[in-house]
Amino acid sequence: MAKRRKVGNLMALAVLSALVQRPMHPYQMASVLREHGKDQNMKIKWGSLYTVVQNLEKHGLIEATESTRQGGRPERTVYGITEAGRVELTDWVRELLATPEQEQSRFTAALSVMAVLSPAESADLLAQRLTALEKGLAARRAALAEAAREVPRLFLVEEEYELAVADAEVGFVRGLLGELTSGTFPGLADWQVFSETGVVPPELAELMERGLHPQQP
Amino acid sequence: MAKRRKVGNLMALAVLSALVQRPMHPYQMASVLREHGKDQNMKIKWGSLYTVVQNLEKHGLIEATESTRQGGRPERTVYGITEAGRVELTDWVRELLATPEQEQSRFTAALSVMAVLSPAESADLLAQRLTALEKGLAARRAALAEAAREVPRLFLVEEEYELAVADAEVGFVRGLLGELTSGTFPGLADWQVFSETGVVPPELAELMERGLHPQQP
DNA sequence: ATGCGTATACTCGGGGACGAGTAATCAAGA
DNA sequence: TCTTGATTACTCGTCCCCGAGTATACGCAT
Repeated sequence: MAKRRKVGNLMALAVLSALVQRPMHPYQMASVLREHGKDQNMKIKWGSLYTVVQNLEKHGLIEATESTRQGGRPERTVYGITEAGRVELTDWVRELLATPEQEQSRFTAALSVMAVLSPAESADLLAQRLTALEKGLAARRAALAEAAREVPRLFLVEEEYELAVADAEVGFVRGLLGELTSGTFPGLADWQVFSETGVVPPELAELMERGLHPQQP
Repeated sequence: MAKRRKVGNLMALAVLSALVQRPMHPYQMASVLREHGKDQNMKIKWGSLYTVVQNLEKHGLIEATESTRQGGRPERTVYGITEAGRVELTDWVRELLATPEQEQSRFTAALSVMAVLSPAESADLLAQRLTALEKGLAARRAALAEAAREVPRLFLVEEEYELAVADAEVGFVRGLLGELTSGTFPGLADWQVFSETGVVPPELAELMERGLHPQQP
């Protein structure tokens, strides 16, 4: 598992999720991501963006749909997501949601594009993650307790930290999963409708346009 | 702040901390790190190790002390840390401890080499981190609450996750700091002695040799 | 003694990440 | 109207990461 992706950079995930909404040219992607507050969690590196877009195209996950040039500006190529790209996106999110990893930024990324899956599947994957997480946590706790009998705290402090963070993740996932399965998660109905029919609820449609996460000055 | 290091890879930090104990050749460093359980937190990439060692040497943070060849084996170059290397190590740890960053693996790395600083300085730096952490957390919480009035939970879930993790970090740092300042941290006296005189307490010395963190089979 | 697996000890080359640079457009103030 | 600064929209080159490959030595079983 943890299949190697054709394009491994997490920015590729963000790009794919942006292109699901509508075709864009690279700079536009960056603006959209910035508006969605993605620049907080995942710094936008300009150099990487264009490399990533290029690689996504090379692997057929996105394709150039038109290439307009206005004025003396450099030409702008608009990219759209392909069917293969959609498959890659959902498959990737599934993996990131279900399997815990050391880098927590991968889970953050997964959560930020969870909407491309159905609520039911998300809940299912989160349950898998929770199980794996709990198992791993128990094992690490046991190993730490074992080591603590010989090794002074000073040299185990980093493992304690990781366990504390892992514990918080377990708590978060459990809470989120609870809300999803009990149906108390706000907006669950809209999400459900969207995932079945692709219809964006009206009050959301207008948000999409002007961007979530207004800039704080 | 967050000065750019000559060698930015976190493995460089691990290498420096290994060489503080005694000079080694690269493969030995990897073994030592593996024995210390560093391979759990920070995967050892073979390719990187040699690049990192090379770069450290280039920048004068370590230096080749001898180069033995036995049998038909490829020649092994033994490296020792330089004075500049020591300075870089402590300075780097200071920065990593005091300033919170998005990548939690950096703090893990910092904690794992915290022993190169004195307990008092560590406590001081942790206090700085705590302050920064709390300030940032409050700001992010406020921003989230603000955004939640317009944007559905579904698109804020990743920020909730990050806040949960950040909260756990605050708790951990506060706890650790408490133990350090109140003097209840086990082994504090030994650590104090070591940082003042460089003397390793006898029961530790023998641990050093055969490696902390026994392998679990 | 001979093969085979495993540990030791690296090397190398492709590819990706990313900062700094570039260059045109546009709005607004002096 | 001229300049200045911000915004748009990239390009380029360097540095660095890292997986896969290589090659020898050693122990152990047959």
